[in-house]
Amino acid sequence: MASKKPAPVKADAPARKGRSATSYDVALRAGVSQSAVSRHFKPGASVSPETRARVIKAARELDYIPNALARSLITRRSNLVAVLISNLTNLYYPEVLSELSQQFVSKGMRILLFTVPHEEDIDQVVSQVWQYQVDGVIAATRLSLEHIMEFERRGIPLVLFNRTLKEKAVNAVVCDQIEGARDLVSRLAATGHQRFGIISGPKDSVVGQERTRGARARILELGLREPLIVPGEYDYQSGVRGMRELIDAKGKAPDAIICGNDIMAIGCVDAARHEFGLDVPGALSIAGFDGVEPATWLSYQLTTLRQPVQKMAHSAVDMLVSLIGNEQDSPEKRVFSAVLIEGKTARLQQPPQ
Amino acid sequence: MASKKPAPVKADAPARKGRSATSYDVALRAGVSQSAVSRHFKPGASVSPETRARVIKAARELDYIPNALARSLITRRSNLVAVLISNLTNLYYPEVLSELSQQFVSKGMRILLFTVPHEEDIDQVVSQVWQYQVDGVIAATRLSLEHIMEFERRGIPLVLFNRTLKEKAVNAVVCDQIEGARDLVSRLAATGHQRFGIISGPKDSVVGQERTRGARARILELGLREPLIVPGEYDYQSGVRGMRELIDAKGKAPDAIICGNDIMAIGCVDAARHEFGLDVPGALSIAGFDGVEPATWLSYQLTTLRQPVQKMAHSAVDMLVSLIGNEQDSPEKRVFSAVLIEGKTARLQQPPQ
DNA sequence: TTGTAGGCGTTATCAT
DNA sequence: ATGATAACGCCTACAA
Repeated sequence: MASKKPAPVKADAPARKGRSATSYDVALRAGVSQSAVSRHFKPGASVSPETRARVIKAARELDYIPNALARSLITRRSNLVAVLISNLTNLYYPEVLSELSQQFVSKGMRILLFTVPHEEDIDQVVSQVWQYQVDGVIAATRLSLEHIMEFERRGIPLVLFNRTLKEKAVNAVVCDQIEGARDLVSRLAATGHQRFGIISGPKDSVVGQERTRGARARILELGLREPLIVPGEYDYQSGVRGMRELIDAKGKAPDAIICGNDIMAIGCVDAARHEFGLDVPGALSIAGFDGVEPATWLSYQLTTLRQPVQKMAHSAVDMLVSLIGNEQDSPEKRVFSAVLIEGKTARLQQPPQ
Repeated sequence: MASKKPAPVKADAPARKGRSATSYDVALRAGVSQSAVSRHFKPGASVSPETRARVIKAARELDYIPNALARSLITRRSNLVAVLISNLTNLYYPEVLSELSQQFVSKGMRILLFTVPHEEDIDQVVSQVWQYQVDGVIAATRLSLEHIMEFERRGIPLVLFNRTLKEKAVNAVVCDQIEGARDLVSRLAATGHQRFGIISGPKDSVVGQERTRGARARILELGLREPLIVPGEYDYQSGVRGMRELIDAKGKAPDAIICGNDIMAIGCVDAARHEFGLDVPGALSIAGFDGVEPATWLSYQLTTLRQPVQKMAHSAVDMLVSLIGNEQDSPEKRVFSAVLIEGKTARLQQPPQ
């Protein structure tokens, strides 16, 4: 029988069966010390060409790859970033995630993905985040004040994406929804729209509420009548239902409908055209927010306020990375402006006299 | 002014400044050994109610959370799963990712996300995967034989999602594209379609090629004329361009167009209707693959072959998890059938005599 | 430039 | 049931 104590490693081959080679194995094979191997993988380390060559050779022969987990343990940097995202079926988020991903790879960081299907689950999710010693967090989810405080307490840099907190200043990259919504209303009012309807986002969506609030405020400012507001859940069916409700509501039907996001706007357009036979934008103007891809499709060519997702993602990653390096100083909020895409679902040009 | 230096740590607090509490800190505070703390967090461990109480108390007071990285180092299980995904802007993938994510959380595993924007980048991406000691990999990307062999060599369980390899049996969850494509053609032929056009997926997409091949084979089998095949890239514009090319091609225009995925089909429908004023499905039938959400929108109600994404994701996760537990035995391929959604962009019913 | 040795935070083994 | 003690694979002074 083989002795119970670990057999003296054979000169060649990675010692323990099934396991992958370690830096120690490589050192053994290259005839150098383990630290020499380690150094070799560190960028600006001092190592003679000769040793380097031997290490490279041995490493290649053994298929050696450094263990990032072990490294993180000692360096206290995991190069892992948590991305919390609500609802990937939301169409807006995949774009965000995709951009974030690209940016992070270019910084040499890996994404630990946490999807939050239901708001209730957020607690559980957040508690999972700590365990993996992520260097930072980007959250595109609703986050409670307590959670944010906890991040701060644990010293984990956090950047909110398209979210802010009323109660507390916090690092965030956002798009000015109110400004956008006001512009939109102004433009619509300038071309004669008078009766506004709004299909709003869910109550717990700050972004959605801002869009609604901004639009409503401007409507009233302009002396137009109180808009009819019906609730939605950011999905296509909400747009369809919203349209029905606005039509069914007593009083004259609106001549302009502002939807909390593009998908609802698309549902709204479809319902208007296919269910009610309305001419959009002839009889009714409809606009959305986000600027997702389907909004550009020929069937819609939606009038919408496009968020500069790419810029925002870039900015968020930059912010997080610089936060990770340095001490946390005062929170910063980067605000981007939405861009009005005129599209063809709203009358925004003066009719020729 | 408040002093700049961090206040001297209280006797209680975790010792080293800025660092989070370790099991050792908890042990100290609870007056037990470090291993007792470790045991406490292990499910079926033997620990007296009294010590347990003290550990819980101390842990809570110190905000202690176990370090998953350190744990993984010794247990050789990271509970990390790599998900390789091509192109999140593809609309089909976010659905997949979303489902995978849900399933993995329920198994207590975390997702390390790797997006592969360009096929060329795959090498770099794959090499990143190893470092983090993931327990397994789900790949919804094109993967070369070498890569797959490398996974095998390193003993990392791999499940391909909607992909297979001709050269080698490999664990995979797929949807039978050929069967689906054949069915679709049969149905179309049964209602009198004779001249087929195909807008195919990109050359390097196995799924796309299968769809095209399956359709073409059945078309020829039925004695119909060789279909006109134009290439596409799975995006909306490809559908639009494809439509144009099919119209421009010499010979009579097709009366049925099969597109490599829904998004191209949508582009194709839009081009047909808005650019060429064609009646779809009256003058021209158009069908796609995948069953993504926009396909259901009122403007389209696309005829399509829906992939059972949820079932497939569920199955893939199950497969991977059981692979992780046990030794790798012979590769398994799980094949699902697509479901034909009749929709309203193709004539699939016999006109009433 | 190179090697030795200690430590990162945890789990596992083995006495007690 | 509990506590030493040895890994796990790596990085990093420090000494040579």
